Amino acid sequence: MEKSYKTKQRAAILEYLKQNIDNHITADNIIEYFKKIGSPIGKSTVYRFLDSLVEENTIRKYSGSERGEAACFQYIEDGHECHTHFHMKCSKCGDLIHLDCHDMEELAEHIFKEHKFKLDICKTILYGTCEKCMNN
Amino acid sequence: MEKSYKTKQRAAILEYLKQNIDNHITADNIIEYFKKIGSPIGKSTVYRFLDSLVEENTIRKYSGSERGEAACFQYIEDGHECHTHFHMKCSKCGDLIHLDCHDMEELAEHIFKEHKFKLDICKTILYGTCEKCMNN
DNA sequence: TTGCGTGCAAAGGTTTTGCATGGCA
DNA sequence: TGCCATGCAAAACCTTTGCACGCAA
Repeated sequence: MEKSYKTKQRAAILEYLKQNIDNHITADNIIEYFKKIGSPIGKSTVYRFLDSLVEENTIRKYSGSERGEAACFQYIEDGHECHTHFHMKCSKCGDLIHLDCHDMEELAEHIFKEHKFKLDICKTILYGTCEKCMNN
Repeated sequence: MEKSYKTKQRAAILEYLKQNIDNHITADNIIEYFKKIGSPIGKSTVYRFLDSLVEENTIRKYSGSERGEAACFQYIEDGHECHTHFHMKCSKCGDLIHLDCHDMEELAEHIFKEHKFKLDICKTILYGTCEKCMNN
């Protein structure tokens, strides 16, 4: 474990991430938020801290699939580390949907046994169209 | 359908993509290749043409999942449009593996019926660790 | 006091865009 | 001839890095 200090910026960023546990937010969201409330935080601070948080498994990172799309981050709830469920992202509205379904675990096992590939469920995002957007 | 001209550059790029049907190549691969063989092609030409090819479903685009990773492109074989199989990418070695498995079609149907989400199999990449890398 | 954290500016990489020129039909 | 395609340079975009200064412990 490496040494690290508690600072105002780090506490604030972590708090923001916790409060947005149901959203997938970008580095820029964080930067803009703190600029708006009058206590701006430097880009590099944000990016570097997010990197550490990903490293120590406090947050999850989703790299964008579209051109130039920024990466998204999400706080990992205690005891809810999403090892057992996938995320589906709607290509149209960008919504992130949690797919809690036992079939998915079976799928991962099937792929491991039959296809010799160890799925990293956290990193994988299923793309498609959500119900709302299908009706539009 | 929009008008379009046949040009040396476009024919050459398409030919290169066809010959690399088993690889996933980047825009830069194309640019470097044509520079190497002595008939360089401008960046913008490459990017713009790749965009059109994706648009008309002649090639498939995989956007990188890692930071700053370039997008990959792949020619779509006739009658082999990968609507029925997923792609798995090894997070360690970067290999792209085609997952031809009927279970996946059932999965897509299951998700559609039970979770009201229309999977876009082409766009989805399953991340994990391949057999080779598991043994290292 | 030590050395990690911060933040600015600059650089990194991929991709896009503006614009004058080139070439297909 | 009309219009799309090309290619250069510049810009846009997200992210990383260098470095001097600030601040936690």
